[in-house]
Amino acid sequence: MKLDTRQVEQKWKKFWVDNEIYKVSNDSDKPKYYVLDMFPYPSGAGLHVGHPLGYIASDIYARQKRMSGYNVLHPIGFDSFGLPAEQYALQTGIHPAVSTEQNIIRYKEQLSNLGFSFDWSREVSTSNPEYYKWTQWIFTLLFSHYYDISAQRAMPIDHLVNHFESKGSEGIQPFQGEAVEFTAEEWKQYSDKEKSDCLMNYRLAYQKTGYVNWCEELGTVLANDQIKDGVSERGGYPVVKKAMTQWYLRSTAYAERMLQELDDIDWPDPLKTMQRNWIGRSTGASVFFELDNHSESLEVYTTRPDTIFGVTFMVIAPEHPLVNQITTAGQETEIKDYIDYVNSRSDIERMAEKKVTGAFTGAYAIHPFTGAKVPIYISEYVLIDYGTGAIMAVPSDDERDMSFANKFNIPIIDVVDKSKYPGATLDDKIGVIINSDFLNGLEVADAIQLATEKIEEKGIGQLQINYRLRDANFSRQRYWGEPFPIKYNKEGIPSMIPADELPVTLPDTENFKPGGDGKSPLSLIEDWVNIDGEHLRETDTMPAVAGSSWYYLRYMDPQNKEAFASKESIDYWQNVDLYVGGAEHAVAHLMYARFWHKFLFDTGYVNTTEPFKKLINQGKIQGIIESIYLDKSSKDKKCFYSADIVEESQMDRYAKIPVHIDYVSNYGHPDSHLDLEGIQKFIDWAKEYKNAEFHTSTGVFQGGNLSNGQTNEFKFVTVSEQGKMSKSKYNVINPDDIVDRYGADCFRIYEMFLGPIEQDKPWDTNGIEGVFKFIRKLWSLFVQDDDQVNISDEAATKEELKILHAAIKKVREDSERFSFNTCISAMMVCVNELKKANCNKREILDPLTRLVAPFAVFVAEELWEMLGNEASVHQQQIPHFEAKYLVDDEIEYPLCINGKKRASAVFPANTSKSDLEKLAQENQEIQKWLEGKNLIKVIVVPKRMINFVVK
RNA sequence: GCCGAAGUGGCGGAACUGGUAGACGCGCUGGAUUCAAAAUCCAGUUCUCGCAAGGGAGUGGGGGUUCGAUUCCCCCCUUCGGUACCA
Repeated sequence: MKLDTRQVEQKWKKFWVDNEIYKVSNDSDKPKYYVLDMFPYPSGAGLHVGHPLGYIASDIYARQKRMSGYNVLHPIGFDSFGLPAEQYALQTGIHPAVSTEQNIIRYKEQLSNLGFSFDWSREVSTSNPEYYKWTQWIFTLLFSHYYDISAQRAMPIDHLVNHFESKGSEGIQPFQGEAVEFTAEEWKQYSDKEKSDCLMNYRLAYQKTGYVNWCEELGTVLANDQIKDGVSERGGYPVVKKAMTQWYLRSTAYAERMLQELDDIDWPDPLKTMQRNWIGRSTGASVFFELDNHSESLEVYTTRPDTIFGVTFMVIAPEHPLVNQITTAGQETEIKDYIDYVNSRSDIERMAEKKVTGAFTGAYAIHPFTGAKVPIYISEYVLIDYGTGAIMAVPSDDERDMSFANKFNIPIIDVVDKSKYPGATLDDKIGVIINSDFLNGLEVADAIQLATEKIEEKGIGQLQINYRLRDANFSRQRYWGEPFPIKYNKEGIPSMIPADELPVTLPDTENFKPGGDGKSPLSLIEDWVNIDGEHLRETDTMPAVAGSSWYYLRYMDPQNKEAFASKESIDYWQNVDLYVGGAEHAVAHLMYARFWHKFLFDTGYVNTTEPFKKLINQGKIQGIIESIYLDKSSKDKKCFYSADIVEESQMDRYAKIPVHIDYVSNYGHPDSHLDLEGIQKFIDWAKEYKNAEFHTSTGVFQGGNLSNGQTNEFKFVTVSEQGKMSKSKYNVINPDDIVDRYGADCFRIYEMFLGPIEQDKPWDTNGIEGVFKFIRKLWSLFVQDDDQVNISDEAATKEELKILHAAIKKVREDSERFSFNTCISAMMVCVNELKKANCNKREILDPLTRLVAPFAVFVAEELWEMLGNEASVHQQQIPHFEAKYLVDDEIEYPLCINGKKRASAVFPANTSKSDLEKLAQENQEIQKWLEGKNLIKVIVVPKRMINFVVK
């Protein structure tokens, strides 16, 4: 009986479906355990070998938990709204709903080949109206709540309205910005529009002006990653910042709780650190500076109020609303030119820029303590979204301020004497204050406190806690997303579409082109936009993060029509116990989901404060990108050069053209190259290079002919680099092909065997043979040479039990720390040793089958059947480790001289420390090393090692 | 720029709490079996000096702590992820 993976997989897949092996009930006496994979986006390229890495790990863990007596929820679904489908529609005219549906079908096929224990009856996709009805519903909930600062939680907006009606704004602080004060009487006098505008300062979903990347030529708003080097990736057109009214979510309201409650969750420390830094809490002061010749004042935020006497200039963001008002006539051109320059740059470029740029507005602020006139500049290093979008510059104690002062010849006043602290840098916040009036002589920490007090005393500012976190921009000018459940009346006042009218479904269309002037394609569908002659719909749609911020809750009760999930289901499943996904989601998705979950907690819809209790990051599997050098200067005639004849110093002359890895011989190795057949394939595929020349050290190939050199010697060397596996690099490895050849179990185990789950690693199909051998060897323990199943009922020996239990111990311990690669090593060692011992005993093979079952899910079923069992192995108990089988009578000690191993010796396990020292010293090899040396001391670590320190 | 991570043989990696560096697997070399191949099995495989016995070096680079450092501390280099509209 030979192992036929295809037949085995088919047989058991059917058995699982017929018997609903992986169906999960919300009603169970068992303890619950929720294992979640990050939401896949169903891309047109299909699944490549990198995608399942996390799914395999979580599947193994879910199966082990199930075999340990838990009721395990392990669902999957699709994050099916997104930009790529819309891009594809623009290019091909195929409706995103259609292409998305096809992609999902393909993904499901590919996933089902890998033996995952998903409960498919719980599948969801975010673009399904049954699903996005609830995304919209949560949005209306956000719209109708505000963040009550004193209660530190979300409250219904009606409470606020009632308060305004009876007491006005008294005792109410908006979450951020300057409080507008009004009495109850004034509130009642407000027009509807004024009331709406006022409430916008409080709502958790609100409107304000934001900046988008606008590309005039394409007539559309671009995502950051559609922009390369300041121009559109498609077409290379200029991109500028454009101000538009957009929806925002007040995520900053939850900044403090998101920060504090990080302590309660079991996530990797680096991830928590990234979130802490992203939230970026700082304590400082906001200070108002009077302006010379203007009635307005300029608010800045500083974490170093102690250095206020060192202020020699101010810098405000180029987008700052005051810029237009304060710029003097003489400076207008300079300021305008500079703003044009800044508008063409992305935030990343702005922050990464080392070169100092800026422009003088011509206006001055008045220093609140010295009365000095301080010039006001604009510069890209000040960002409008952070703090107040304005800083007081202290060139003596801030690196960027210092470069700026140097460049623009602005004086520098030293205010912190760091001579007491040699080696202290500007970031260290230590030193003694000088040149600063009442602050002189104080240590920095004390000076910060006193300066803040003085600022408050003078009524020009106050102590303030600030967050780097910004409110989430929630508007997209796209078709393929959730429509907002919002309508506007004739005055332009937004209101919610009532819950019983949800979902607001996406209207069908064949035109996915942008609506003009930054409007979404939806704005062109007039009979949809116009509701009743009185109201117009919001035509922007929500971003992809909307649907993925709460999907884990929908899995708890995916078919519910009355609620996003029933109270009972949420009470039972609560939150996710284990979440597996990539570190690239560290801040964006994981922040949004935490924010939504806390909001749903405040509103009483969930009973936990955090969505994901434990989180594991998975690394990426990288591909090999093969490319060839094209001479950029060869205009009429395309010339390629073999990598071995291209000189390092000449690199600028060449462009790297990616080549499909299937054409490359020895791909991924230093010797990778195209032979003649490979070149022929390449030019058949990339027809524009049909007549190109291919220069090598031995000859030139052109149009099917080779000049100079032998056909069999021809080698056109390619460049191999490790990088993303992607359709555009022609290096995608499809798991289907691997499964077809080696079986799903082999694929699963090989992916885990590649290395630690959290690390990035390159894919190399070559290594898979070792795992294939392991599976066949495991099989051969049950089925011997005569192809007959042959299992013995003899009692196992002490040695065999030791082999088995060493593996059980290692697999169970290492699984708990998600070190699956070492689990597999342990199982390999176990099978190798059992094979050597010719062991085919049931007493060993039965637990061994249950041990490997979560990894080799199909083969284990077949082996379980061979053992004479009926039900699925996946419904059995995981084997227990018994320490008594692993007790050693003797221990082999390394004997070291000065920490370096020089010999080894075996001693009984119960030898005393002093006996060990004596016996080790008598060792012949050690005697040789001690000869003529001074023995200073002997270090004996029982059960570990013995070290002689000599001189 | 800022935040986070990684760097160990030809390759993927192991060494969990400071205690034998290179488990396990790929590849490679030699051998057995075979008409031959596949498959399987056996032996070897960090580099370096040496016929050998046996030395020496060695975990990205430099320094430090320690009897002992891949592991802890400081500085530097390279690569990868994120940087708010890819998901």
